[in-house]
Amino acid sequence: MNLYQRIKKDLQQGRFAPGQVLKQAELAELYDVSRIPVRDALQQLKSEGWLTGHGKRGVAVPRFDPLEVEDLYLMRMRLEPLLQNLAAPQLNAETLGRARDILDRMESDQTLAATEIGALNWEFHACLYRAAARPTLFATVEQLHRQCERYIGYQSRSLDYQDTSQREHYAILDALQRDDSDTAATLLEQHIAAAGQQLVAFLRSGSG
Amino acid sequence: MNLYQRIKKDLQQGRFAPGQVLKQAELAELYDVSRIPVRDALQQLKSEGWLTGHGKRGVAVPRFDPLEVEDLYLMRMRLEPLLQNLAAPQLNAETLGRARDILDRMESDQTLAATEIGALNWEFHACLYRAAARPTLFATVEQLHRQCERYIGYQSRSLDYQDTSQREHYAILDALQRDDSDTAATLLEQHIAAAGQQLVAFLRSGSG
DNA sequence: CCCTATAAAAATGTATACATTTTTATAGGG
DNA sequence: CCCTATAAAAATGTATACATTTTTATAGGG
Repeated sequence: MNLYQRIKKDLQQGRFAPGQVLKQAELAELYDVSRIPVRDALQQLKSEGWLTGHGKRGVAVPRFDPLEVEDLYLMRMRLEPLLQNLAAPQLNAETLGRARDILDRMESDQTLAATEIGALNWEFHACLYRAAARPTLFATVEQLHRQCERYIGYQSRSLDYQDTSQREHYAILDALQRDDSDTAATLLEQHIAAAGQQLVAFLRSGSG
Repeated sequence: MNLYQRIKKDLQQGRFAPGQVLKQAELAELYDVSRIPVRDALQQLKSEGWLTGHGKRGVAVPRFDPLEVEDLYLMRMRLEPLLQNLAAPQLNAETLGRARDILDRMESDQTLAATEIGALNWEFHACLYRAAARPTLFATVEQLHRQCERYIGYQSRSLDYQDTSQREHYAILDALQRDDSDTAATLLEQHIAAAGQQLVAFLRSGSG
């Protein structure tokens, strides 16, 4: 595991308090490396929203921001159905099979941690999106997803939501399998909207 | 001008051939700095599409890619009208005035270089978008714009296109000024679509 | 001749030391 | 007491030197 991944994991697990300012030297000592790799990792983490740059005043752990979540999900609502539609004509039995395998695994394995559920969730959608063979569009969608990542711990807390989400996943996949990409796109848009609303409501209700 | 800006300017001006592989040591010598700031600049340039990472094999100057342009403009068509609509209710006389000033400057000054026209063009739209006070959405739109930047040299070659583009800008601003944000959004979508088509057609016609 | 295995070379990655910039603390005037 | 000016301290930025990884060249077997 490289430094970027180690710091990100610790941010995910709440090792650093929101609002806390992190110094390069602190992190270097904490992770037992020099400041050079710390700087590289920080730049990447900033570009993914895990840290915010105070310019030349070091970096800070950002607070949870409902407006940021709203924006991220609004964008995903616009871009992901587009990408899925571009992928739809290219989907073959193998890809659809792999997507279904992922859903089945999420369904059957009750021991999955929140981050693992999040990872499989994305892998399901990404598996379909990749079939579009549109690297630029995919890269932006992936980046938006990465920016959402720091919130997903909260999302998957609600088991109730997980059930709904899974049913939506199967409905999307079924629609794609019967070549009904319009329905699949609509379902996907609603799926993203629901996830966003659930998350924003949770954050606004205090726990942010 | 910092290293990032210097390298970017040289990439814009075609100092490095598409496909060419750049070594850290080469660039360090060329710009008379050590490899440390080169590494920082490269990471940023990669994230904006000015360079592509061969993983651990150094970076390469990307070739012009019509599919990339298509994706970028498709995304902008989806996101920018959304952002402009969020901004519309917040627009006041001062902001609208500043936007009009920018257009007038583009109109009157015939000595502007291609990159300067590109910069003003963005400044016009950004000036309106900022009124929405949606930093996350704005940041993504800005990033998409930055990724388009390496193509704009080609766009503004056609003077014919510049005229059309300017008329569209005024039409959008007029619609916003009379509180007709729906029309403004539609015009903006068409404006982006036209720019994208013009650019893709140009690239496919050989000169990429 | 082609293919794999090994050695040499080149490139990237990182630690340490120093330079520069930014922030904080201190002193003095009003 | 507050405010600005200066000095000290702390932080970031960068050069050099070394470590590690990756790529290329070379040798030998089939």
